[in-house]
Amino acid sequence: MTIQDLPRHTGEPVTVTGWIATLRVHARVAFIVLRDGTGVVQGVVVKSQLPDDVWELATTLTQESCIALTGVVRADARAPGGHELTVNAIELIGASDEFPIQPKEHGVEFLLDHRHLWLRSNKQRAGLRVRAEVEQAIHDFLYERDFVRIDTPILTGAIGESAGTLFETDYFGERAFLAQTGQLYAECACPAFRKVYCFGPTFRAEKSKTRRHLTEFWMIEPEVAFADSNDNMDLQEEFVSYIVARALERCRGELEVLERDLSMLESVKPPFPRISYTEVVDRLNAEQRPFQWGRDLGAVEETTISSWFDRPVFVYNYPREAKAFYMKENPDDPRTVLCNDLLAPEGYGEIIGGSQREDDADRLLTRIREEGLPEEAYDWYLDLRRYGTFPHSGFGLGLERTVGWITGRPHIRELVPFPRLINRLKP
RNA sequence: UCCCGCGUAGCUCAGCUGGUAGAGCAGACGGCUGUUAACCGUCGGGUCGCAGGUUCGAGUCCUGCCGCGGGAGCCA
Repeated sequence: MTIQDLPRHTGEPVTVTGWIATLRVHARVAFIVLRDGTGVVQGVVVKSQLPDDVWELATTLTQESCIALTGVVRADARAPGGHELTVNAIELIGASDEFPIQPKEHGVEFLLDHRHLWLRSNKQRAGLRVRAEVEQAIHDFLYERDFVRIDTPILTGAIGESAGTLFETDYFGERAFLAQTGQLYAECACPAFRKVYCFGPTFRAEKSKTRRHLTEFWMIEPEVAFADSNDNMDLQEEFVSYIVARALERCRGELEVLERDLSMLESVKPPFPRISYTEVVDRLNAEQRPFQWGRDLGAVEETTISSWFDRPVFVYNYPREAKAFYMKENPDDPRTVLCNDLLAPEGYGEIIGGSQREDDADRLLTRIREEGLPEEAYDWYLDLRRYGTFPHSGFGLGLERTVGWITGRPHIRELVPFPRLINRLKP
């Protein structure tokens, strides 16, 4: 029997197993709030109605001890959840030492040091459940649209957008790196399956200390053959809208625990505004926020841009110098490339970076050389342009940033079970 | 790497222009028939991040270092 099923068993004797969330022991009555992963229920232990040994055990219980409670289900408006259990037997499964995390405020460092125990807290459970639902929504959306999931390697040679921010490791005497993207491999699977995606952890050795950065984060990277940059943005807005709608549909309770303002999410429906980089620069300058064409947009500019709209916004076609080597040149303005970022509202920043890929072998090679990248490491990637090249586009969506935005949490480290931060590898 | 802020009890914090180290919570003990982070009483609990300096005297002022947080850059 799980706690979520208790309302259907009012008046019946049941046994539930779980962990003690909170505990209040009085002289003749004790209240045990039990959490079993599906919900919480308050057990009421009345001394006068029980054998001495049961009462004796009840008075010695501690927070987070694992127990089995047997009793009769009863509806009671005074109980959290509306139902409670009149206890007639208690089994101690695993006693708990003094639990470090009390039902009160704690500092960030302390909580992260105790992340393995912090996971049991209400808001942490709610956030991680939203994450799990978002992950499921991602798979469902793409599966329904005939995407094939491709698992890409985590151990790689030097590839990706730029070296220098890669975690290095030893691979039988050879230098290897932890993947910072699966995109190049996903591209290779396009001619095999037409629409593919990869979804896995990615690693960036950037020394970023902000609420939007992790050194290990999960990224979903769809890649679609015969899609141009506009098709790419169409897919992105449908995708993000689907994910948000799913969270609103199935995570109401969690979002309530997190005190999320749902009106900020309900407006997330296609179409999203689309504004070109050049238009952004013009508008910034018109608003007396001087900005020189050619520079990459910074965090300040991104916040300004997202304040112009009530939903996520696409900024497309950035200057070539500001973007990665594999992005396709814009035929209408060769200073720029066919790409887009998707900026989340409320300061959560870039949740997607996407582009149409350069499909011309010569131009791609030129770009690799311009960037000073090791040509020989990309031979297989260039092969894709030699053996039946084709127009294609794709993007990467940051899972933790997306879930951070949906849940409205102050830092994305809460939306991954065990965050890896610049100075945190434990637990 | 740079900028700003913070390090005091197990936890969260207060401690004023320098003058004998404090509170709440947690813990132990006692009390209390329905609590919602219960409440009331008693008790134990400290290398004030580390090192140096100024001073009769430093938790407090100065310098350096270490740790943490946020931000910039970079990105999802």
